[in-house]
Amino acid sequence: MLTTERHQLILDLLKEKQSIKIQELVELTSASESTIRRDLTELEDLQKLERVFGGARRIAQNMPEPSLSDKAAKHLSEKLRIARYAASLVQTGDAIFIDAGTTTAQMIPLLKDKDVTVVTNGLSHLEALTEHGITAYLTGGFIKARTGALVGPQAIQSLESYRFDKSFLGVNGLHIDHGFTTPDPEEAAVKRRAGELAKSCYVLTDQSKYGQVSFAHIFNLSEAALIIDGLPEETVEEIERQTTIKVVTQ
Amino acid sequence: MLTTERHQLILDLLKEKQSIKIQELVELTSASESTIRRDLTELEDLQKLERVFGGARRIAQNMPEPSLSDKAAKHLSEKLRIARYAASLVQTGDAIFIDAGTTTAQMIPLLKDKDVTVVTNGLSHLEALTEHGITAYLTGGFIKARTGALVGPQAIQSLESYRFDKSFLGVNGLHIDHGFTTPDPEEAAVKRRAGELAKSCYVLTDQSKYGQVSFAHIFNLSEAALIIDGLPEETVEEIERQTTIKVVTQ
DNA sequence: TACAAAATCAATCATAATCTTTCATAAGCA
DNA sequence: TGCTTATGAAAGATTATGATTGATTTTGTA
Repeated sequence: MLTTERHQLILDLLKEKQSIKIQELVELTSASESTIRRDLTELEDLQKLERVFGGARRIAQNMPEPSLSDKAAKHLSEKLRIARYAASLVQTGDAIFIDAGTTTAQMIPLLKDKDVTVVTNGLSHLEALTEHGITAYLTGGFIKARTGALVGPQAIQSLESYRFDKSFLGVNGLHIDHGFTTPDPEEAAVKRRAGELAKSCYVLTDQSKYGQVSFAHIFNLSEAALIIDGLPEETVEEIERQTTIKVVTQ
Repeated sequence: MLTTERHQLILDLLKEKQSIKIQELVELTSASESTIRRDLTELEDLQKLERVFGGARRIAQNMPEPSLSDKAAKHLSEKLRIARYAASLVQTGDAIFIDAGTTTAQMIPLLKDKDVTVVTNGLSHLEALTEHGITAYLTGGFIKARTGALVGPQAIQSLESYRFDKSFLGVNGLHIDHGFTTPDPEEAAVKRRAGELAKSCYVLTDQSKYGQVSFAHIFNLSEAALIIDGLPEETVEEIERQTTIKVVTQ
């Protein structure tokens, strides 16, 4: 049986069953347990399902969207890889700031059992945070409807109540000379302060942002560690001369 | 049976039954008592239910899905009448605080064309606020999963950034001697401060709360105007001797 | 009210099931 | 052939489960 056939079978079954056991799939496909496990892991990376102990569960598919394009899927797994590395840096008991944004959002499910305290300015993170029982505080501020981020002087004022072990920020531009940038000046201000209030500040981004310069300057490369993926090695070396960097490859 | 399947089953049952015994679940799932206990403990940690001796109980968050009962509907129209009067007090250009809660929520659509600035600590208000294009600020703070309210010192600290023309608060208890009360001390503290920071403070409640005393004291009757509905006239007169009051009848 | 019996509870332990990692083999392809 | 990818199997770690114990709470009865 072809790999893609198994994948399709699994997804079809989950359209009807809400959840399914690995053993059932082993019998249905007469593939080995290992293979089914790999299938489930891959489908989870594509956010087609959620793995649970003993099987898999249908993910909230309130989006009537068809399947993701290959490019988007690749982007997604890239974000996931970055998020996985970022989450691995978080230790039990840490107090962390998680910036609004889709890349940082991927981190949240991975923090479930770390007993962390999370502060965020991202309204869209709330559902995942409460869903996974993570202790969470929200900054105040003006609600930027488009991004669901809380910004403005009140957001920054809110931040002053906290000190973080680690801050995880998303950015739109990453440039050797111009540092980290993002389109919105108010969001940039929040990111900047969140970074300053942390012992360690990490910027999460994918390689498509390298060389880009967006409108609002956050801070320079040397003021944060960078978690990125997929850059050619000579580029990495060039950046490493100017900043602390972490690179997750493959 | 998968762990998540049991969890889902339990939650589904609680959508219809309000409470359920452990022994029932043992029979339904043919899992051991220990396992069911663990399930309930985990779901309680996620604020999905409340453990009681012998079983578990639904919490306010997961209301039963089906249409509103007649009684609840009546309750709703009562809330709506109260909200309508409250909204009629709001003038163009006002800056107001709207407390978390279902009664105050009814006000939001009625503010659409008033060009108001709203500050709220209620996460569940956000959708309506953005949908109606109302300029909104959110207080920061700890997320109380059950009510979707932001509370704690950080929430109060957030409030200090603002001054309101009017504050609209919800309460659970209303008593001649014991004033306004609500079950949660942290929410009470937020309400109190929000009231203090406004030129005028209005409390919205339905007549079922009259004579009730909840745990946490907010402030006394004389410190706010009361918007209520459906009280007998002699009761109204009795209260009017002790406080400023607005009564919306029918 | 007091007291005993029954039910329920939290904590612990051993076992079974499942998971991750690793390695070796097989299959597809230039 | 040489290279990549998919597969299955196995070892050791992790997690879920069911049974047991003694403590706690509720219930029944006087």
